[in-house]
Amino acid sequence: MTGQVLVMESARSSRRKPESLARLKAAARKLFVERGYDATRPQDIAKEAGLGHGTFYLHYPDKRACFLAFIAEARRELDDHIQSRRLQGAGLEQNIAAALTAIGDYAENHPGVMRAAFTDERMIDAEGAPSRSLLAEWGEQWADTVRGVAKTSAISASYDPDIVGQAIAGALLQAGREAHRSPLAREALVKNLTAFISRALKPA
Amino acid sequence: MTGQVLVMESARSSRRKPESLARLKAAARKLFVERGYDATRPQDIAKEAGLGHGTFYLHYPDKRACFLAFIAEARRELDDHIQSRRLQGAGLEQNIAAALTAIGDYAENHPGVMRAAFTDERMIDAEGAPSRSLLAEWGEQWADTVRGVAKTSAISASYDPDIVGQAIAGALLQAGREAHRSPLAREALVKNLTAFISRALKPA
Amino acid sequence: MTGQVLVMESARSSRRKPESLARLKAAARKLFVERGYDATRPQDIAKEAGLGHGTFYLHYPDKRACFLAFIAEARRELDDHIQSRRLQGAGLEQNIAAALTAIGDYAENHPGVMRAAFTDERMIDAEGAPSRSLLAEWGEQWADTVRGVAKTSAISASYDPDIVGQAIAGALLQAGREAHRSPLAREALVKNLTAFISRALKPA
Amino acid sequence: MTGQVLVMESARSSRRKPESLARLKAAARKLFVERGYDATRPQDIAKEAGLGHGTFYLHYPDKRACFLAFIAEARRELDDHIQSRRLQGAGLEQNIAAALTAIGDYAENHPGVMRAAFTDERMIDAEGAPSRSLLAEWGEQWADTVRGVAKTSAISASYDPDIVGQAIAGALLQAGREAHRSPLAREALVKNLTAFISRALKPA
DNA sequence: AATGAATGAGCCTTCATTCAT
DNA sequence: TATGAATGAAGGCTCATTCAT
Repeated sequence: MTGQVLVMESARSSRRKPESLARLKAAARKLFVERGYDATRPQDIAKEAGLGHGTFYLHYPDKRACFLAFIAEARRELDDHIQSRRLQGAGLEQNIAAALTAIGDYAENHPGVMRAAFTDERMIDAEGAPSRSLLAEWGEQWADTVRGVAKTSAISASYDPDIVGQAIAGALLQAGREAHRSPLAREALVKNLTAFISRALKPA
Repeated sequence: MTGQVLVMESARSSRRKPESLARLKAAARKLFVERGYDATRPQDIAKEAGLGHGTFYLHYPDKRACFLAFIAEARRELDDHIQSRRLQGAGLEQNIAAALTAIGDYAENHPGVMRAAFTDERMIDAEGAPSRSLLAEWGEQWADTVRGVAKTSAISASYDPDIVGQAIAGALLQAGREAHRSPLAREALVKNLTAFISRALKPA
Repeated sequence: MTGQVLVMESARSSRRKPESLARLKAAARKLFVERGYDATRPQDIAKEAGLGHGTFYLHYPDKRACFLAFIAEARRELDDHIQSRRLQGAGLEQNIAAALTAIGDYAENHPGVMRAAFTDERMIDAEGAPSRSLLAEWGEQWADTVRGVAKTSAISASYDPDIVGQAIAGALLQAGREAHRSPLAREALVKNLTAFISRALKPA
Repeated sequence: MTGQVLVMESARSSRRKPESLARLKAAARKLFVERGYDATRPQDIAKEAGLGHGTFYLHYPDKRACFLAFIAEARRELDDHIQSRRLQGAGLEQNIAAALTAIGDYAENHPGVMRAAFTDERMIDAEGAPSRSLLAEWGEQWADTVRGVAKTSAISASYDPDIVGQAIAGALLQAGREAHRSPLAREALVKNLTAFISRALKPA
């Protein structure tokens, strides 16, 4: 054990502060996803990062701040992932298909992170940011999309984009969640939802 | 607080177990809704119920059991509420409208309880029931409804009812949630979603 | 369940106070022996006796008093048992054999009670009786026996009866304990100890 | 108390884990001996050691483990003490005298520790070691001694060494205990028991 | 910057005892 | 006499955070 410690020592001492933060971030993400907020102690995170407990407080003022940072990053990452697949200027159907595929990909490659990213903000705020739910944000984005398409009059004029946007976001997430659980083909998911939403929006 | 205690004095001196349980239930519901699971201590619940904290353990083996009971009851209640408004034999549109109205009513009259009823089951299981998410259950019910309507051929045959059912449940919940937040007219919500879903389902 | 309660009700209501005490005694003995002092709650005793918890305090001022009564009775019983086998006027060897047999019998028929009867009195006193250890009392009794035999000059005069009495008591108990554990023949135990002690005492 | 704290201040500020453990050990020993297991709280031990109660759990997983460690150390210490006084190759009489003296010394210098070392193992096991009673172990050692001496034919061949070994151990302990209580001369104790046991063993 | 021993507020739970019925 | 719901002091233990090194 002493040997092992010594070996790491040299490697560790060469690390600068940013490296420690990166390690803490990764460790926090891993543990928050695996065990949830309450079951994860700052000590655990530091240990997982190969650092002393005290170091945690050199980088985060407290546990909550660490969790908040994790959530924010997860949301950013998920969002980036989805945005990057968005086909600019494409039709609604293609947009839906792209979003669904992106969500599915992400969930598959980052198991557990989505659940965390959607964590009830009640745990978070407590005088922090108002912290809109990620799903609500998605809803707003879809509302914008709907508004955009509406201008081309490809959409029934009687819809309220805000309501419909939230409905689309909710439909995508929940259908995606359950599709992931059951061995439903991803393809079927995309096909069904694309049809569902585009028909719903088309003018009568 | 003293006043409250005095008022209850006569009730407490009767020492009826069922009444204590009822008061604990109400207190637990109030606090779990207001503060969430972790921030609510058995002591707080007992105090809120005007009882000593030992009494809590006369009725529940531990804190988790109390929370589970609360969740189960909240779900039952919400479900009853919605079922009771369901128009048997009515068309899809009426069903959607009825469900939305019921959800809205409930959320308005029992603020915070819905959030609790949808609590992430991760906190719950721990060897208990597999505990399907309530939303997923709703999705299944909508899947059944879709299947039922499909027989009358009022629905496009190409849909997978399971997928579509979940999508509908997700759409209703999320749209309902946000409508509740913003001062959107309930009426607009019902109108929009009814149109949205029924159009989505109609055969091409 | 109601039926069962009713059936017991009539049987129970015919009981008078003394009967309740007897039932509590028996229940206390059973549980103290099986679980020890700390792991036995007054509630458990009352339940085992088929009585309500409150009834316990009609018969004992508190838990400790109940335990003390149990210990006292166990000691009395054990002592009676041994005394009743004592051969009055018999020689030392016969006395030893009788005592050993009696101890062995008792331990076999009342498993666990001996351990309790020898319970460290530290748990007990706390301003109660000085409560001499039972073993020390036995030692004194053997001291008396030794003194008695000494008068007939069948014993080396150089012994201090108090010391030797305690030694005999200790030897008998410990040898008896271990003999009981291993499958050593009781007969061998009696034979060995009888020889051991009587030789030890005989004049040189 | 303030004074004590000041005195320790310098020692405490060094924050050396081993020292804290040593102080906890000493404190635990003191309190377990003085008050017994149940009346000693981890908090008390920590306070006695001049430490916060959290520190207790840095060194022991729980209260029981601390007690077990204490018992084990006390037994080891007592055993070492006695073994170190054992006269290798000496005759039986000298062995007995040495053992008695050692027990007496120890009991005098470590009041209360012997009682603890002989604590009923019922409190201990609970899935731990089978935890043979220390007295039974002593009995076995005396059985070995008896067997050894028997080879030189200085002992009656009709004895079962196991039985006789336990008897000797029991006799020594109980006689020692009571001698310690009453103001009997230690010398008398040694003289009496040495004579008692050696006569008992000599061939007829 | 990094460490990890130390801290103590605070949590969940138990149980001997009381008392209105 | 008997009951059992109610009580709250007390206990064991955890964990976010501090701070001397």
